[in-house]
Amino acid sequence: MFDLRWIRDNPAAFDDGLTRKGSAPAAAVVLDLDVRRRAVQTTLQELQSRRNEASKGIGQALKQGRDAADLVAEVAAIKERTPALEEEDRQLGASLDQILATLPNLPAEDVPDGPDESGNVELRRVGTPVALVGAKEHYDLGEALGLMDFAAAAKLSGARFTVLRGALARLERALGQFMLDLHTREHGYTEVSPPLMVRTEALYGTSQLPKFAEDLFRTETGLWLIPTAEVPLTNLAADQILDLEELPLRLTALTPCFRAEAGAAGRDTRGMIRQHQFWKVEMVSITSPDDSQAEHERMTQAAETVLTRLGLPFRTVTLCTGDLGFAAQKTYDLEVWLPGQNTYREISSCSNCGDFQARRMKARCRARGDKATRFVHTLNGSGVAVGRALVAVLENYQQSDGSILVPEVLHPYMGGLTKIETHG
RNA sequence: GGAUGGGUGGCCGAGUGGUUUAAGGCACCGGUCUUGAAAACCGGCGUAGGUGCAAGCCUGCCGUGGGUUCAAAUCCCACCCCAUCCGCCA
Repeated sequence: MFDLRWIRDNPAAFDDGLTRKGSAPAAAVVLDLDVRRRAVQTTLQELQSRRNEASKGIGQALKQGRDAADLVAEVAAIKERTPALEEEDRQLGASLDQILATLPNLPAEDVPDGPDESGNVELRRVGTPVALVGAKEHYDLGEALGLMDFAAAAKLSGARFTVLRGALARLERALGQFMLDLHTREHGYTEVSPPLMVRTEALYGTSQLPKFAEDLFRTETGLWLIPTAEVPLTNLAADQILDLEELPLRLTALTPCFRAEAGAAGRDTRGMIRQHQFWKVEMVSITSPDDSQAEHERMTQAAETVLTRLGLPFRTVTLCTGDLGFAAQKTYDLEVWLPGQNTYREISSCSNCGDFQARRMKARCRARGDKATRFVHTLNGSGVAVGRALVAVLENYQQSDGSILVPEVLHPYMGGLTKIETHG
C-alpha cells in the first residue's frame, strides 16, 4: 500500500519503480482519481459547512420561538445536492483503494534489474556441490527406503501430498526442531505457536489478498489456511503502536503451510518439492524504519546458518526486479544444491517489505516521548523450508547402497540414529 | 448452535437528539516551582482531507454500511467483531 501524498510528490519515481518491477505505470490513473476525488470533497465540504451552520440556526430559532422556515428551506436545497456528491466521493475512494491494493511494492534502489529469475545475481556460494555419479532424486531414494509413499498420499488426498513413515517422518520432525532451536537459542528469535487459520483481514495485511486468493485454501466458515507463518506472525503487529525501544521484534514459528499451487500445473509434479502442504520454519522481524536493511542481512545470515550447520551446499542470490514478490522491496533467495537434480533449488526466501505491509495493517512505532508515529518495517524469511530441507538431506547424504547418513547436528534429534536404511 | 452484554482518541471511560466544540482520568510533551527529581500547578496532546504565505479556518471519522431528522456517538435496520454463560467437543 502506498502513501498517496508520496505519489503526488514523486509520480515519476513511482512509475519508474512499477516499471522496473514489470508492472504498468499507474501514477496517471491514481492521480487523476485523486484530483477528482478531492475536487468532489471540496464541493461537498462547502455544502456541509453551510448545512451545519443553517442547522445550528434552526436550533437557536426554535429555542427562541422564532420562525426558521427559510433556513429549513436552505438545508432542504443543500440536501438535494449532497447525496450524489457523497456517492461520487465513495466511488472514487473505492476505485482508488482497489487500484492501490493491487499494486506491488517498489524495488529497493540496489535491486538489480532483470526480466525474470535469469536476472538474479549470485552473491556467494557456501560448500562444495558433490558430483555424485548416479545420484538419485529424493523420491526414488525415499520410495526405495519404503519410507516415502506418494501412492498412499494420493489415495488420501490426491496429488501434491506425501506420506512419510518411520525414520523419514522423524527426520522431518528433527529438521524442524533443529531449526527452531537454532533461531531461538542463537539468533534471538522468540518462538510462537500461531493459528493456522486466519481471517481475510490478516491476509490483506501481508498482501496475499486481494490479489492472490486463487493460491489459498479457504474453509467453509470463511477462514483461510495460512500459506506461510509470515501471515500470523507479521499480523501480530497489526493495529499496534509499538515502543521504538522494544524493536526489533524477532519471531519464529514452525508451522504447516498450505498452498493451492493453482498456477503451477505441470511444475515439479514428482516428489516433495511442490506440495499443497509442507512444514516451514519462518522468521519474521518487525523493525524501526531505520534498521530494516541491517536486519535483512542478519536474517539472511540466520537462514544460511541452518544450511551451513546441516552441511548442505548452497548459494545466495539477490532477486532481480522481475523475480521479486508482490510485497518485497528486496529479497535474497537461498538455493540448496540437489545432486539428484544436479542443480540449485530455492529453499529459503528472505524479504524486506519496508513499510508496505505495515501500511496495510497499520503497524506503527513511536519513540518514547515522541508525538508522531511511523510505520514499522516488516521482514520475513524462511529459516528454512522443512520439506525441501528433507529433500536436500536425502540427496546430499545418499550413499551408493541407497541408505542416508544423518547430518551430525541432527543426531540428538534422531535419538542417536546416524543412518537411515531400508525398512520394512 | 443457543442466550446475554458490549465495540467511543495511545489506554481507561462519560455521553440516550441541538450549550459535545466527544466530559473526566491515565500516559505523554512543554512550562512554573526545585540543588536535582517527585509532588503540585499552568498549558498542550486523535486521525484523514480541503483551504491559506502564515496564524488559522472548514469537512469527515464514536465497529461497518444503510435509514429517520432541519440536526445522530445518541433513534431505526442489516452486517462484522469481542466477552461471558449454556450446549457440544480434543
